[in-house]
Amino acid sequence: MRQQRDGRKARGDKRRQEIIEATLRVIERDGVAGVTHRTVAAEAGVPTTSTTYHFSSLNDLLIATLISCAQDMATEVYWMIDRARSRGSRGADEVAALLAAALGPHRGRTMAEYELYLLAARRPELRPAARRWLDVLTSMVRPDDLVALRAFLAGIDGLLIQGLIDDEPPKADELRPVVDHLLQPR
Amino acid sequence: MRQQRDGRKARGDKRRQEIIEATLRVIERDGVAGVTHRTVAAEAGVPTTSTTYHFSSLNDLLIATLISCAQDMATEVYWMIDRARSRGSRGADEVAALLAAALGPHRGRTMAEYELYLLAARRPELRPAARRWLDVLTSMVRPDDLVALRAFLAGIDGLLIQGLIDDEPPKADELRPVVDHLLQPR
DNA sequence: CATGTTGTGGGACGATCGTTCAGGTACCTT
DNA sequence: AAGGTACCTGAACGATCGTCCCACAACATG
Repeated sequence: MRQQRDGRKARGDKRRQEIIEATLRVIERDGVAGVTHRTVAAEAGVPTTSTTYHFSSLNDLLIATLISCAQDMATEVYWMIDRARSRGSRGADEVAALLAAALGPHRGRTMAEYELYLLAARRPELRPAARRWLDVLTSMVRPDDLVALRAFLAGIDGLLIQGLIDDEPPKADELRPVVDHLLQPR
Repeated sequence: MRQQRDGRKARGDKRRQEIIEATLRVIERDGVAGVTHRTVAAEAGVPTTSTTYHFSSLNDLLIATLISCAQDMATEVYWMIDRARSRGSRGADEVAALLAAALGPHRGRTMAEYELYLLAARRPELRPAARRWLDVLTSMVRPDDLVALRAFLAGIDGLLIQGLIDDEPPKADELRPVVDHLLQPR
């Protein structure tokens, strides 16, 4: 009978997920360079060999982390666009607030996302996962809006990356004019 | 007398520069993660200890490489903007062509630049160097154009980063409409 | 020529790395 | 109860890492 999951597999999957989450925390803290079997295991509170058992190599661990991360990112940006639309001409406020949050409280997470993003540039097998959130958004708009959306999303990426090397995170007020400029139709 | 440079220092500076250039080649090929004293030394054709002598730590080597890299980048983008301006409404063609080149023939170099860029996000001492090219461009425009320039530069960054995870580099023709959209005044 | 300075490079040290292995435990199937 | 499967983990291996040390050569300075 398969009504009940295999207890062993259930615990295995749970630990697997915990390892992935620990990996993301390590990347937020120390970057991709800080990801080793030992640091991840310590962060997750499991023995070192546990990470090698569940992920056949460090590469697989990074791939799994990127996929998990991209999934979250896609849904997050999806709802951001959705809320911004519902606010009509005040959509720029919504976007600027989210950018400010990504560069302030969630700065580590934002850095982690872009590091994984760049990792995908070097490893073709990671690219579909990294592209997913872009594809999700592309499917949201009418085809004739595509150029405007591409320009807008590119601007978002640029503002985030440039914001990461500011000495102190830019406030929503500083970002709003630029976001507004990016959103304005022509 | 100081008419003639110290022969020893002259050779030292030359080797120092060769090591920096070798470091950039290593980053282009294997990423920042591939930078070790040994790989850089092998790339430069010098003994391992030579890199530790000229750079007190691996960190210093990366800093020096970023500074050198940012310098080149600033001048390159400076002239791009200059040429684009001189072509008036056809400026988008110039920009799109440069982006296509950055994502095609110079893909490794572009990846290296953004990896160093992200490194600056984690190390405050690197940020002034990483920001330099942004500052140079900011000083090129009238203050009232600042928002438009910020949006444009952010869009450029976004297009480059997104182009890095495409399975094959986007052509200038595909980039031109988006660049044109970013350049259009409102 | 003597002395100090600067660059060169071979060798080695301890630390950390990814990964493997073998023995053990917990659970499911029959 | 027996056997198979899936998960767990301590110990260890060889490789590679950053860095240091020291002897030496090249050059400048007195």
